[in-house]
Amino acid sequence: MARPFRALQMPHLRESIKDSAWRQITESGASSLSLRKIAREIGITAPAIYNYFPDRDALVTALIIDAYASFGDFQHEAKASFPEPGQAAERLRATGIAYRRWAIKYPHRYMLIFGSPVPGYVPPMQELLPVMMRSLGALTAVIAELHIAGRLEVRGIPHPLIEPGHRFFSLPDTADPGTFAVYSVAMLIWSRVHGLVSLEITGQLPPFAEDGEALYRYELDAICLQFIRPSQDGEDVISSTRSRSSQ
Amino acid sequence: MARPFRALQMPHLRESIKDSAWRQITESGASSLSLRKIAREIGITAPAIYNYFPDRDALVTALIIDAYASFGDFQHEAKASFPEPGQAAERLRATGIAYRRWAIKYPHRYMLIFGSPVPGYVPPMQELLPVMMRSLGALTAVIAELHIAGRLEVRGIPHPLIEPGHRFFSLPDTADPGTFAVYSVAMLIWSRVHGLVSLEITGQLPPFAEDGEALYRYELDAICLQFIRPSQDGEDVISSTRSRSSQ
DNA sequence: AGTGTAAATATACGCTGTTTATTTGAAAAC
DNA sequence: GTTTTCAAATAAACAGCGTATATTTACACT
Repeated sequence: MARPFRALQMPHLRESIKDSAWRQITESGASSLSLRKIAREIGITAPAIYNYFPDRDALVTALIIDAYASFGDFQHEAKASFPEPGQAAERLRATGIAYRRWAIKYPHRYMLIFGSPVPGYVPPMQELLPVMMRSLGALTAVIAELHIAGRLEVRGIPHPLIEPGHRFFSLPDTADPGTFAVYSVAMLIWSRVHGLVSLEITGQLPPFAEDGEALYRYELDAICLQFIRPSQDGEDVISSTRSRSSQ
Repeated sequence: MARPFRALQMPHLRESIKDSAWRQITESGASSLSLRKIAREIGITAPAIYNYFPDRDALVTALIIDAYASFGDFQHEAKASFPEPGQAAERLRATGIAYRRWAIKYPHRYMLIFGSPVPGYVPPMQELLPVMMRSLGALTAVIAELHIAGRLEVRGIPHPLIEPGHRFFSLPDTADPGTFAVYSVAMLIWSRVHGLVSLEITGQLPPFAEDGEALYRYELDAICLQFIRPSQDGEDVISSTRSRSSQ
């Protein structure tokens, strides 16, 4: 037989392929992803996959895009959990907490996005930039809101090399040229949560530093203390479990 | 012919294998490392490699150990460049600068150590822990020296889950139980430099944040401001390009 | 000189991604 | 209601991979 009756075949074969790929990645990591194994699992032959993805890298890219969507939803939901204008600090913390929670919930998806666990795969940045920007846009938007409210500490922040018309992130419309510091702050915060989270979920934190949660909470506190100024209308920075020496 | 004359063969075949492996990794990344390609390059057959490494993972482990040695040397040299007891802050900065410099000089080695770019490879922690600890020991020792000098800001640092006899890092002998905060601070600082450096060398910093050097210098300054207290004998914290608001 | 061993080769197995040619169900056209 | 057309599947094959097995052979020791 060459082609089964359409009534008998799975109508959403493209989705089935991705589902099987995710199952493999969840079980044994992205490095062991195999087109033939996928085909075996869903009962087709390996070349049939090429009707839905031009090659293995295209499948991986599709998986990454889906993972970014899931991650981005998580981020934006966390941001939306504190919608009041005065709650920018809480929004920042919430997105930070959500960042680690998503990474721990889907460690392989996290590594698929932010690591490079697939053998010869090189991410097509042109294709991935939009979803990447949407995901990181939650964090950037929060920081931009802090900046607009005059609560972002921007002294000493290096200027990003960006021309005015060239904006990737979702950023409220302002003419303030100092706004570009927002990008740098976003990168700095992102690199900090990424550093701790990636070391934790890859098991690279030494045995005695098992309590990733405590380290992460401390790090979020430190980030807030570094970049958030107290609001001028009496609302204080969010409560912190530690204090800081005056410097 | 089955076995060439010893006079004709390369006497250091094990080293030749590793050299060829490094060449491949440097040229096309660790994911495309191939035993058969190595054998082809140095003019032997693929199974001959099994006389020197039980399998491909053992070769990768040997490469990682060598990379750790190079990285550790770099770290300890940077630390030794400010040998005076009062120069602990400079030592911290120097190790931080050296961290990024080594990573940029050998990006594939960095990813081989701190990423997971080889298909099915799972690092044998028991074997790698010593070299890993020696490398990170430079940073930890500097922080411990700061702590002993009373210049480490440890308020609010979460306690690591470690029993007293169980020490991995090279740490000066003190009975101070608060010393364990040193471990947490080391992990926090490590995760921050790792986060920024890994994003930079994998090209994941968005296009406008190309100036990784500026971001990194800012981050090092922030780290010093957060964890180093001014010395009590008049020596101030190292000069910084930015100031901080009182909080 | 003879023997044992270690290091290399030759061969083969099963796996991978991918390409080609071929078949065939289903829909469209007449 | 045929016939044509097309898309989706299969079958077969290729090159490359890590690795296991059996075999050859140069060297060292007795």
